[in-house]
Amino acid sequence: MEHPPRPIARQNGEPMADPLVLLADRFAAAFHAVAGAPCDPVVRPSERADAQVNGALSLAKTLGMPPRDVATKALESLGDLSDMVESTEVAGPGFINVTFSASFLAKELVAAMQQTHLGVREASDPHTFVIDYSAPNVAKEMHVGHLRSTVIGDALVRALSYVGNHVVRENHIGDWGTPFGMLIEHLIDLGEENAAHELGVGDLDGFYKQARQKFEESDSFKDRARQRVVMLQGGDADTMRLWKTLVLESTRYFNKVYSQLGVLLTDDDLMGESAYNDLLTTVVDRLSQAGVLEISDGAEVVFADGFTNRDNEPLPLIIRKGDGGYNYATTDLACVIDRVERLGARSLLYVVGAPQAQHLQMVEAVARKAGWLPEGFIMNHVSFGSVLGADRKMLKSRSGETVKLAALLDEAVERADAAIAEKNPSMSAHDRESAARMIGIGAVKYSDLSTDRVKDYIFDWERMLSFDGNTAPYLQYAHARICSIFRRAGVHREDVRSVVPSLDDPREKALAMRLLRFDAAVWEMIDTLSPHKLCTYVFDLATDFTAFYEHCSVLKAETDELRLSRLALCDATARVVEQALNLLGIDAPEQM
RNA sequence: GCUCACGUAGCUCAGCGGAUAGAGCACUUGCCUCCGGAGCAAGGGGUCGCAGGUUCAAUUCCUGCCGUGAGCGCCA
Repeated sequence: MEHPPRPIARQNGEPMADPLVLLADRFAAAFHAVAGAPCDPVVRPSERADAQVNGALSLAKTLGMPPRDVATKALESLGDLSDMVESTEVAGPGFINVTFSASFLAKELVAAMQQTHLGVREASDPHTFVIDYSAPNVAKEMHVGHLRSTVIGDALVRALSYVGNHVVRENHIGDWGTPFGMLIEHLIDLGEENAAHELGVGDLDGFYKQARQKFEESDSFKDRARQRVVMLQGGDADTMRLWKTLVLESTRYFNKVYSQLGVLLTDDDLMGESAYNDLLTTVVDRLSQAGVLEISDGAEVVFADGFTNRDNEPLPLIIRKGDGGYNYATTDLACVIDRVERLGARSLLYVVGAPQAQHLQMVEAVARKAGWLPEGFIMNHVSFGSVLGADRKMLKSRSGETVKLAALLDEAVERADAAIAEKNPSMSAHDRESAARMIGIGAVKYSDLSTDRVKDYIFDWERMLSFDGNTAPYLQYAHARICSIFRRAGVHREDVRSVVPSLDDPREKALAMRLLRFDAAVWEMIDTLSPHKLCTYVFDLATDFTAFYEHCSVLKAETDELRLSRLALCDATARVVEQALNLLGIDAPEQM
């Protein structure tokens, strides 16, 4: 795996909604004519016009012409642009500033909004993605450490599916290994009924800690635990039954958290470590057949190029330990085989924290060395940073313990509930409860998704629940306000969808431009596997809407025609905001 | 020690090799009998960690250094 992660294959084929893409097509042809060879016209959003075309500057050197002359010649060979463009001008050292015609944008907008995907292009080469994310451990509490993986993974699943890919969710839970000896023995000590209850109500940490403590303090318990591991690995029926109890009660608890969090994961997505047990000997056999397996210090290992330990010696990936046992590298390689050969994946995404970067790189290197990853196959580490507290250290509870995810989500909903009660006292308690859930959970998810995932971010209740700034509540509010406009107008949203809006006011035009860039925003998120790109877009959209709303009366518009036109812009905005939030896994209430 | 990531306004963060580096919060000053003021407009605030290099053009790409965090053979 490379760093930074290579973008997944660019899939966005034919242009559709984004006016910048349409413009780039025209200019590509023009520059081709001027340069005599294909070249990128470098079309970008502009602060000085609707778009700027920068291709002339890079071309000037190779053509030996002043850049402004190149720009002028490109404009000359462009032909008639009047169907989409109002004006062009050569500016500065050789930029071409382009202003779109309002009628073109209005026509494009109506066309985009009549599509089910609001103008977002389908993948031109849809295929199977396997996304590995969330991955809590059985008999251990889900904590903030699982938040990012779960939330980012969920957003990527939604976006990749939206454009037409087949996406397989894989929740690689930690349900196997030596700790299960002690956990099962502790289960027996407690009595199955009691233990199941304790796990079922979510006191997983207590259970795990008690087992751990006994393991460390009692030699006889330690012996029992070790024997139990052997029985587990041997498939002893009674042991397996006890193990299944642990897994079942834990996953039942995970599902409660997932439901609270509003992510797509279900029991069908569970693919724990234990699921690959039968493949582990296959991994060893196939590595051996491929001639890459070596013995080192009594362990069976593979040396991949470019990895060294702290003494600058080659660093192996250990496939089989000296005692004959397997470890997580073996399981991860089994996953690769399973996902490529059984699931037919062409892209593997691992939504896993940054500290695992080297491990995943080694797994990929070994899989490639063994020939398990076909040409063009993409294995990508969707790395992310840590959640920090106000002290810039890993987020901890007041008592210094890891923060339980369930408790954190409860607090989010409580805080949102209080905020709504204060700001909208007329709302019924029942309505408020539903809105508080959407807002509280949305705030937590959005604060996680809205900054570059590779960086650490600081968890701050005040900021994420603020109704100002780049937050979920601000976006949700923009959506709710539009819903309110339609309630007051007494107009059905669907009834304005064939209205071609007039875009005479600059805010109307800016809003329409932004709406048409939804396509580009979704694809930027997919191409870079970065949900924050879409967050930035929705925030910009909400900002543009607010400016429009402030300066362009909707319900009090001068004419009925203008009123309908602006209602159409409102409807389009609400749909794009709602859809964008949905791709991020965030609900948009109609009232709040 | 080696490797990787990060370092942009007081704070939290955007920034796709392109023009005078942006936003939110906070701060200052205005506006408004306002469709949900959870507003709008304007202003102050930056040697983009430091130093080189590539380029017509570098916050963006490359190298080195400094700072912070993480990882570095039988845990997962």
